[in-house]
Amino acid sequence: MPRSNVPQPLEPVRERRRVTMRDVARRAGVGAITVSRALADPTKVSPALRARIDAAVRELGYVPNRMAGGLSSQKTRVVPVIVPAIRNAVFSDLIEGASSVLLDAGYQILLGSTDYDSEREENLIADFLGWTPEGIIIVGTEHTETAGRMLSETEATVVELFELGAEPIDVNIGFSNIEAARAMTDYLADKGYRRMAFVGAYLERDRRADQRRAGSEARLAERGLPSGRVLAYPGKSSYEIGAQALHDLRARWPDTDAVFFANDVLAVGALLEAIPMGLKVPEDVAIAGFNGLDIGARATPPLTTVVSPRFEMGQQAAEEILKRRGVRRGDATSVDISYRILPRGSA
Amino acid sequence: MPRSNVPQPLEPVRERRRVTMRDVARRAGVGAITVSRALADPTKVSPALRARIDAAVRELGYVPNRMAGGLSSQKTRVVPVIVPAIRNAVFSDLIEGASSVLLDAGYQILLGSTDYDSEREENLIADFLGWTPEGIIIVGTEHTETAGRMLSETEATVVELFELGAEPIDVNIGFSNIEAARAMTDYLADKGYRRMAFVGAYLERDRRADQRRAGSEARLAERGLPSGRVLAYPGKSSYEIGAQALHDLRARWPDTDAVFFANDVLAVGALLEAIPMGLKVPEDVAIAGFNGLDIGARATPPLTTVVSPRFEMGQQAAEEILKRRGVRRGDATSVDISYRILPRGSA
DNA sequence: TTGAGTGATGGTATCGATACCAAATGTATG
DNA sequence: CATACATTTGGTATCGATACCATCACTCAA
Repeated sequence: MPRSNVPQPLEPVRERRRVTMRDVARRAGVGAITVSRALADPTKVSPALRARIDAAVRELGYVPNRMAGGLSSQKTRVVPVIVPAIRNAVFSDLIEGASSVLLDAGYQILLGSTDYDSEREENLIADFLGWTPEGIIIVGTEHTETAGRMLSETEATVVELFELGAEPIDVNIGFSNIEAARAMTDYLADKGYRRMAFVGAYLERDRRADQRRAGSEARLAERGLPSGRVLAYPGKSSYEIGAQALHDLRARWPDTDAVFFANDVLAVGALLEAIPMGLKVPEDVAIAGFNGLDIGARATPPLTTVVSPRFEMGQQAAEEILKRRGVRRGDATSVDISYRILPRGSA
Repeated sequence: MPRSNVPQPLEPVRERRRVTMRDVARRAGVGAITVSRALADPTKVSPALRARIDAAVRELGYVPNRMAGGLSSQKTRVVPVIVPAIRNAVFSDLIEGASSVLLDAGYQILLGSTDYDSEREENLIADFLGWTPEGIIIVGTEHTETAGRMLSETEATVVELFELGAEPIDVNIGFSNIEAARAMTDYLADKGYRRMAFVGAYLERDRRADQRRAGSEARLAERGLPSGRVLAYPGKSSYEIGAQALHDLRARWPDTDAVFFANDVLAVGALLEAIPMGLKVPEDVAIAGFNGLDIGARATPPLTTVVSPRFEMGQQAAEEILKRRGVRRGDATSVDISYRILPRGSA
């Protein structure tokens, strides 16, 4: 017996219905809007209803649809965090700081990494703006023209981190990498070191690292000490490059008595390499780093470094965003958050 | 002169209108739906219109509202990633792996960290489900009952990572931490070490670390070697605890000839502490770790460890999610991704 | 020439929540 | 006891996109 050849209607996409607020309302015998209120602010609903609604929510396993809520109220509780690299401990500290504040406040973090590429940054910003975020946390103060315009025009609170820019867009929390590098250079000079070198990596992309180079070089010149001993590696910072740098320095400027590394990863790489090289730190060569990563404290000798308040910057950024909820953007503000020279055995 | 006391109408929230697809359509002189198509799949629209629409988009600075799109199409392009801790290099590698695949595919990552707390995990899952994600990436295979139910019932592709569970929910990509620990124990025993200790931290929360302990202990017993030399620290793993452990071991079991640490952070902490303690590694005591972090390679001697493919697990998880777009969930699958013993100088 | 078939375009209902306003209920006051 | 007023609850329009279906123009074969 031939079966009907009429095409069976495909199950429409719209079919697969989840439990909705209306279902909860029906179950609890109340209006949908009352459910909405009960969930948003339980005190606005009588205890009896609240109990009925809570029960219905539990029985049906209701999960509110954030897309619908966000679309309707324009309050999305979304905060994108844009960093150069997630794997870099410096930035994962920052993310965890922001996360610790935001998650507890019921906000969600959208994560993006630019790979130190301002075009990628621009794309990420464009994508993220589509989520009508309430705030945006971003590392750095320099952006492409388009990116800058987007950040200026959005309603979201924009927090730029980790450096102080000349013209903050909205909120800028950070410290002067130039100043910090000058301070470390002073520290080294005051200790009596005279032939200092600077080692950095990815300086053409990593603006903060390059600012440290600039700060250090400037201070050396001001104090009449020899400057220009700069090694810049093209790739991203790694322990390996730090180790390599120590060899390269010995070959190029053998009389160098102190090395200031753009970050702790490079510095620790060098510090650990000094052992097989048979170099005594700080007697043969002093080593200083930047950031204050945990590992620096465990080396022998422990690493002298500049501590950057990464976790705290993340927290503060998040708090600023929460503080400005529903408030129109005012004048731009800069928060100078203090770094700290941490003298230890290596320099 | 008294001013009118009539309350001025507040500017309604609904007022602040952004550029919408309709605006773009009007500007380009086409229907709204055509704009939608042009943006979703440019080949579906004639070149002439595409150009007009692109121009209108650019002129108006139009940013599509992802909330509206997601609500309408049920395709949200959102993937939550849930890890125990963001700062742990192990997990930031994983996140970067997932991120590298997902961002390029136009997906967004919602980040959550559980702090090794299964109740926090449950809350995060509940929150994230509200975004009707297309996939969920989560570390671990053990969840609270409620969390397990939510993960089973969601339409999203669920990828559990970093260990192999007895009953995967959907997709499980990982390796057996027990097997890996047995393998390392065999390696050490074959090398001739006889009095081995295991050092872990946070074992009551960090299930994978505890599995390594169990695997190592079991293998020792099987081979008739002394077992039970286990130091478990309550706090989270840190270089400092690793260093402390080395002291504690010398005090408690001075004849220990090899130590297997639950992870590289502990192991490196110990390895670096051996220097000021005047201990020769591996002659006085051998040290082995787990994970294969970069820093292990730079110590003297370099750290013998088990390499876990963290970045790759993140990537694969993301790829599985992309692969299953629009497909109904099938049978659960397990992917056994291989670990690797990396013999170096420390053991 | 005509009809079928293809591709481009548009109109309208819809996703699931909240804002806004209206109504109903309870409560204090004269 | 009637009125004003606060409190609680509900109905409807709306957010901004896409799904679905209808329409239209055009090509090509019979």
